[in-house]
Amino acid sequence: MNLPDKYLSPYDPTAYEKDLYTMWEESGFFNPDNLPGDRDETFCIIMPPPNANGRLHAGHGTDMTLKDIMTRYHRMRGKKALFLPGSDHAGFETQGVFEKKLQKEGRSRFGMGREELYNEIYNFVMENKGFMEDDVKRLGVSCDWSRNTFTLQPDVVSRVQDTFIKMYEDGMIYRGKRSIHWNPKFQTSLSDIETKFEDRKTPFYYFQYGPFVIGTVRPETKFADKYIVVHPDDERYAEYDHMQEFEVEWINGPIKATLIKDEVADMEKGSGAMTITPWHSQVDFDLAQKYDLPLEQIIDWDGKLLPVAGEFAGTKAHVAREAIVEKLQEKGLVVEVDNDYTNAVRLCERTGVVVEPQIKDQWFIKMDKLAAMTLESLDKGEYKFVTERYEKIFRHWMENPIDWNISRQIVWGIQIPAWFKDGEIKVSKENPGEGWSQDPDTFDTWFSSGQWPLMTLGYPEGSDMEFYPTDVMETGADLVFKWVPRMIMFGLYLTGEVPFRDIYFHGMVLDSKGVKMSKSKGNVLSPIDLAEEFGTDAMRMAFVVANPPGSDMPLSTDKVRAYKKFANKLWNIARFVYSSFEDFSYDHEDFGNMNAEDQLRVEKFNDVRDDIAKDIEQYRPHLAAEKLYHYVWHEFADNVLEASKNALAGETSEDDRLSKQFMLYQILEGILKTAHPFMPFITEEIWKDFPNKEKNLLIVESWN
RNA sequence: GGGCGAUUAGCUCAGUUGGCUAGAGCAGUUCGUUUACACCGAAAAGGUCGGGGGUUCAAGUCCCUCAUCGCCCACCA
Repeated sequence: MNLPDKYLSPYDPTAYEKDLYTMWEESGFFNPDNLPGDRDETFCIIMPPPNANGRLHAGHGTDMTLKDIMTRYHRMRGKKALFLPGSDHAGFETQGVFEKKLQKEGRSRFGMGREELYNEIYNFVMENKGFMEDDVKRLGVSCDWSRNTFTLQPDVVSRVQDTFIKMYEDGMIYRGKRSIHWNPKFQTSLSDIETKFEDRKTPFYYFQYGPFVIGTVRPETKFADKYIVVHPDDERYAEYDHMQEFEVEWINGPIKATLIKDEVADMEKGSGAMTITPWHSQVDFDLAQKYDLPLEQIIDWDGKLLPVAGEFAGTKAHVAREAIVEKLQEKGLVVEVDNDYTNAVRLCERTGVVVEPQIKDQWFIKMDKLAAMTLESLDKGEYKFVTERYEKIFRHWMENPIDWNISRQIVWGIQIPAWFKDGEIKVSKENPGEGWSQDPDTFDTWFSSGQWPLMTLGYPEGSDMEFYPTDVMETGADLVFKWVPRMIMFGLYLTGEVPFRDIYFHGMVLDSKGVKMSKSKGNVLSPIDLAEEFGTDAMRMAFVVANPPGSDMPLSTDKVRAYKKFANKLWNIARFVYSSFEDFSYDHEDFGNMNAEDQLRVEKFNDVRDDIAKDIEQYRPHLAAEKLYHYVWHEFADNVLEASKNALAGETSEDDRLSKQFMLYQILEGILKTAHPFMPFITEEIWKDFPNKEKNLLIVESWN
């Protein structure tokens, strides 16, 4: 063969990558139904649906790369390999993003009809979804676009609603007044795990409340507090009886208060006495349920004080705090103020808004049985965690399940198939008749994404269910509670089988100094920019090397640059080998003959290749990639090629020269195949020129 | 308050079941453009693997302990 001209200049990724991706797409090989040969064994990974509200970030880059490596590997191993893409409507988060956009435009969702708002968000998301999919392609991901799924497409919506109906009929779902986390700014409830705590320095007040001194950080909720709680063993209050009543001078005049003795009171804390506000505190709510106490709302849904607050009514609760304290001060009821107190304030994880506990009717899923099922399955070994320490965290969480609030007061999502009429409830997809109106609430996003493996594979009756259970769930460790347990629960509940066998968590991508990437810090690396500057293959290598499962990984442009050099090294290896193949021919009578030394070189490579295969199969892609790098550069290029130069130049014997040719032929073929899952573009490009008699696209070549 | 993890070259990190003469990138030293590659090569330099103790023929790797840092969970009035 003659050396193709393209090897005369350094490898330029941008010149090849786009065409190569198009070539793969047109080949149809991303679709497992089109793969050549008999493939009995399936391999399936479901893409954790990126939120359709923005571009891909470095975390997605790692995520997609790791999954694509596995998919490409198993495809080359002769499996019916499916990497199934999709995107998530990401309900609350997307609506938040969209509302910010409205705000910038000087608009607001208030005053927009439900349908109008939904449609606007829909268009916004569809546009982003397109960008996002372009990004995924840019990363060389070999997923089957013909199976692309979106969580709000009609058939998914319908099937997700079916699950709700089934669970309702099975008694797994109830509607109940519960203390919920309310986001007053975005007007929706949140589940526990959508909130986070932040330590804030807040004055801690001690007030005189009849004969008691009570402590609080939230005076603004105390207007209607009529119950004092102390610990039954607290000797300071031994003289008082459970349910004893008192006349108390309080914020807006005298009230009648009742003492409750219950173990929830902490004797160590402050005076050991507290008053309760059941409407605006979960603990207090539980206590109120226990003693059947009345519930009274103090703060409205917008965060303003209600008429019970008297002169303070209509004021934002947190704003009124100081004025209330001042009034109490005037009345001589302030005993002490501790200005050094640190309080854990509960915030909305996504928006940072301080959540207000409120009482509201919501839909809940009973978690006890589902959690038990999930743990039992884990005990039986039906699924396992690649990084064991996550199993501990997971277990702990599953052992203490909290009922899951699945209703959200937002428009962007799957509407709950429940209907109300005069206090009656019917659950169905269709309108039950005259006078019924559908619950305006939508499902928590995780209710639908929890069913993602099922929905994408066409549960209940789709033919793709042959891919279920899938092989591995590879995702970010932050989803250990949010997503993973829910998929397992839904899988077990609906099909009796887990949705995946192995759970592989990758860590967060950090910047070069180990700091979390964030837009506000300006340290974000976009995978698309990296791919443009250094090439996708280089970026993929940088995402994988030294990135063991379960720990965070710092990423720098230097690291990506290093693998760009590696790509060029590979390019030049091909240049050298091909240029020594001038007279290479299959028909040569000595084709296939190697001397012992060269035989050994091939065997050494085969060992490395097998080692890499083992690493991929056992979820050590970081070691696999490093071994590949090391072998190609420091063994093949530095030693094997160097040792071949004399012979190839004809300075030894003709036998030796032919032996070297065949040895290089063998090893280069192996290197291209081994490297392909990691660096799909450059390997496929070099493979085009490989002097093989009969060959497929590298993407469907056999691994060994 | 409970749980988990980290501590390895100047910097950022790998090191799978104990077998290591402890590796990679970047930074830095010296030399080299003889046709695969300057997006390069060669040669060196850099580490008592956080401290202390233990198990073992053998410990960066397992156990105990201390120190520092980080993450997660929790109904901290």
